[in-house]
Amino acid sequence: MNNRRSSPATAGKHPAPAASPWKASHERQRDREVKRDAVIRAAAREFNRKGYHNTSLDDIAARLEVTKPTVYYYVTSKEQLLFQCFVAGVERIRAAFRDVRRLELPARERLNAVLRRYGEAVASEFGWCMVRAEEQDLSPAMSRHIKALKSEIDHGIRRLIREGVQDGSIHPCDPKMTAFALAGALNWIAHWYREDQSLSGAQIAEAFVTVFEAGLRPRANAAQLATPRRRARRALGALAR
Amino acid sequence: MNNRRSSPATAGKHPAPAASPWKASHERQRDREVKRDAVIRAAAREFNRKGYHNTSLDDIAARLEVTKPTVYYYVTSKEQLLFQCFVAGVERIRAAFRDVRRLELPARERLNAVLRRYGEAVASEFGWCMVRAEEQDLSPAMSRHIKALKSEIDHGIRRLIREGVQDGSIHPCDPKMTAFALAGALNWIAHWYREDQSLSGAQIAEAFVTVFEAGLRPRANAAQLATPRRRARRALGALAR
DNA sequence: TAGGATGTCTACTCGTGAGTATGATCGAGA
DNA sequence: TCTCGATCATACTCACGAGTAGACATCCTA
Repeated sequence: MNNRRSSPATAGKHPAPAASPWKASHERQRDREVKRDAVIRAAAREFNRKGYHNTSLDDIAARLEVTKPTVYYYVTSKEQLLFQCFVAGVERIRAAFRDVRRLELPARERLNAVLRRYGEAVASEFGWCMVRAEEQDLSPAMSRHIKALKSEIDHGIRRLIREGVQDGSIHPCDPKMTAFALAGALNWIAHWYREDQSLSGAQIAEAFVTVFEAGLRPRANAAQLATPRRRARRALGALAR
Repeated sequence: MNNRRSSPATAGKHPAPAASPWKASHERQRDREVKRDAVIRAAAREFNRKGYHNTSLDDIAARLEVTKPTVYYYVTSKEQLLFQCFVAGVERIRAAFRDVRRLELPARERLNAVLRRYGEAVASEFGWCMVRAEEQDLSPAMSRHIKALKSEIDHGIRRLIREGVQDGSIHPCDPKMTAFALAGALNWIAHWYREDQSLSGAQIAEAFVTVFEAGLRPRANAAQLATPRRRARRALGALAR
């Protein structure tokens, strides 16, 4: 239980030869962050299992085998805990966008890469918090922050779609609605993944990308496409308001 | 405020000539159901605005300009209120399945019809409750009931997909994953529709169906499809476990 | 080895909200 | 006019959970 000294590989054997007074302080700092992370992870898992409102800080503390004030020693409020979980999840998606920017590929391939990472993030332990953190549960300031992050991701997807339509790698479509559909399908994973873990996050993401790519309509012969095509265009026309 | 007698068109002018003692009773009964409906609707709207846990029964009562005990006169608990909202939403989708069964159309067309009604239901006032009613907030019995209803819908979609693959109207795919993707995209409407009501539920549903149908990959020339096709098949192979 | 910093616990406060006991009101029938 | 049942309000109870005060322990530095 009291393994504070035993866990880091650097501790014990080599007690900092030059004995700088800062060394211990740094180590403590690092130690503190490890514990804070553990608190956030534990919170994510409990939120995932029982939902935000049905999880008390006593529950989270119990899961860590400590008491509530200890949890409060690492975070300032339950709300902040949810927020941190959200950020931890969303950060993975932002990283995916950053990584993909460097690639020299058609936009559809880049979009697929992002969607794969997106799906994995949603199926991760932070998925629930990322997807279901409700603005109503948070203070106005945090709510704004979360909305901004969500909007950033949404617009990132829309941009990739637009680029794909331009470079010809994506079938012409309404970027906004398409982004909503893609993100929605992936977000929804967080709702059912708890129940059905027969596939890994990566496998689900891959399967979804396959579905998105192909669409429902069979691709066999071109003649068959005539009628539905016209209908689709009519629908898009209605969307123009 | 006290319009109990003035609202029904049959009241006042024609005070039930034959004067059966049951008449008044019937009328009261109907009256009661109207009020009960109003309670459920008000709850749905408040849940939609602020979430289940952030809505107190005092809030709902205030919205109806009555007090909490009045609400309890029509429902037995907050939980039941949520459940009723859920059922009200889901019933529309079940109706869609029933209606579609009669149609003599390729399965893809029937699926589209269901998805359109599905989208409209999710964008309705009961959408939030239908989509976000968490099992963890409900008693085991109600939770089971809700799960059964959800599962019924899920399997209905899968069945239509399978039929479509068989009758050739749907591109071969994994029915389970495809159903998850479609339902997820539509369910997610409940999350953002509150914020962005620039389109009607029907319009959104129509736009989504268009996206689902076409998929992302351009359909222009067949040669272009060779590589991605192979990749898609590889992914489906991985799904077979 | 004293004294300060860090980390954790016990034992609270306090607001909130679900649900209820009890009684007032009001219309309908006797 | 009196009663009865349906409807609704006042004014509670009670549990739960977020957050805190203050004591205690443990380690680090001087």
